[in-house]
Amino acid sequence: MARVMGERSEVVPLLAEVFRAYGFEGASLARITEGTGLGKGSIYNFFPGGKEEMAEAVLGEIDGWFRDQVFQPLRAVGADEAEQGVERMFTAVGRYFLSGRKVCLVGVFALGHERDRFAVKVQAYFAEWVQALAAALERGGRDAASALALSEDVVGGIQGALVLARAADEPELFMRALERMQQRLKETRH
Amino acid sequence: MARVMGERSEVVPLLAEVFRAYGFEGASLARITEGTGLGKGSIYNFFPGGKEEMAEAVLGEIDGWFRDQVFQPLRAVGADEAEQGVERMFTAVGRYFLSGRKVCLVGVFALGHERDRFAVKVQAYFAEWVQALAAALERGGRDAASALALSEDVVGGIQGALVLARAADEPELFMRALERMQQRLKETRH
DNA sequence: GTCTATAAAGCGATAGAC
DNA sequence: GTCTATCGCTTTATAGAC
Repeated sequence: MARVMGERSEVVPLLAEVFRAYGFEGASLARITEGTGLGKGSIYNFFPGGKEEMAEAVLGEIDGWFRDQVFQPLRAVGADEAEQGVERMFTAVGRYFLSGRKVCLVGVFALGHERDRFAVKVQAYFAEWVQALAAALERGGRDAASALALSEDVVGGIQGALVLARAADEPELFMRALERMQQRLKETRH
Repeated sequence: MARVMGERSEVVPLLAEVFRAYGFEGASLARITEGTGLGKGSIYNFFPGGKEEMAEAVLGEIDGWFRDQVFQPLRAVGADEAEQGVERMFTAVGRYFLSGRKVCLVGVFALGHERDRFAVKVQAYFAEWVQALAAALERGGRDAASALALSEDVVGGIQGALVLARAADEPELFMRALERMQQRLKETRH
């Protein structure tokens, strides 16, 4: 099973999948070594702080990806391109969650006992998402209050659709929900 | 710490809180004995099948409660009282989730590895909820397709709002989302 | 940087006294 | 029906060889 990862950063996405599949407490070191293909020794060489440091690294990478691909683009959008900026968010989100086949690790942590341990990162992720989307909606001509309300509906709707899609084992349910949310935003413009 | 529970049914709600707080894998027998006030021996006297049987019992009780308090009332509603039947659902749901301070155990299980183990019950819970609400919406004058779409939006919206409320540690976020969903149903009638 | 061996603690579950 | 004691296994984490 000898392997050479070279970079700690190469391990993080593999760790993410293990935490996503089993949660923090369910992600045993046996499952982690299986999912990463690395022995315990190698894992602890990269993450001396153990599972806690691994989860922090995973949350950090997720946050970084969303900041680059979703939050920043939403915030940077001009008044004339607000609409298409929001559309790009839906495209990126649909792709990220593999059209409903992949759940949101931050959402999983938010619901469970993990929330207390990783409170800062969990809270920041959703707060940033809601704020960035609200900013884009406001840029598109909505008043602050309804932009915030709509933004919470959409971010919450995405999380809930992931729950339903996974419960039903029917990923298409997620994509249909995404499309309805886009449609609803179009209908309620101005 | 001597106690007399008398009834197995008295233990189930206490077990529910432990599973809700820690998930299935996180709910260790130490936490279970602490949460129920019963020793391991007593617990295994009630649930010879161990944790799996405990979780089944909890899911069964949750399903029973929702069937009695939410699903059946929604399905039994007449054409003239469809609107107020849906309103009663929102009231019951707000009360059940303690205004956003309590998460949905079935939702937690749906997102995690628990989904595989309890697939039938998890799937049935959400499917029944969506169908019952869609039936009431249809009774209220909507066509089948839009009733189903709205129903998925609402049930998903409730689950997502629970995620966001817990992530932000702000239960009021959940109640505000509930009110907006009710408002939206009113606005889109006929 | 990788592995195996090992330690100490916690795990689910069982047995048996009361 | 309740408890304590205990079993065997898995857990996280460390030590040390290569």
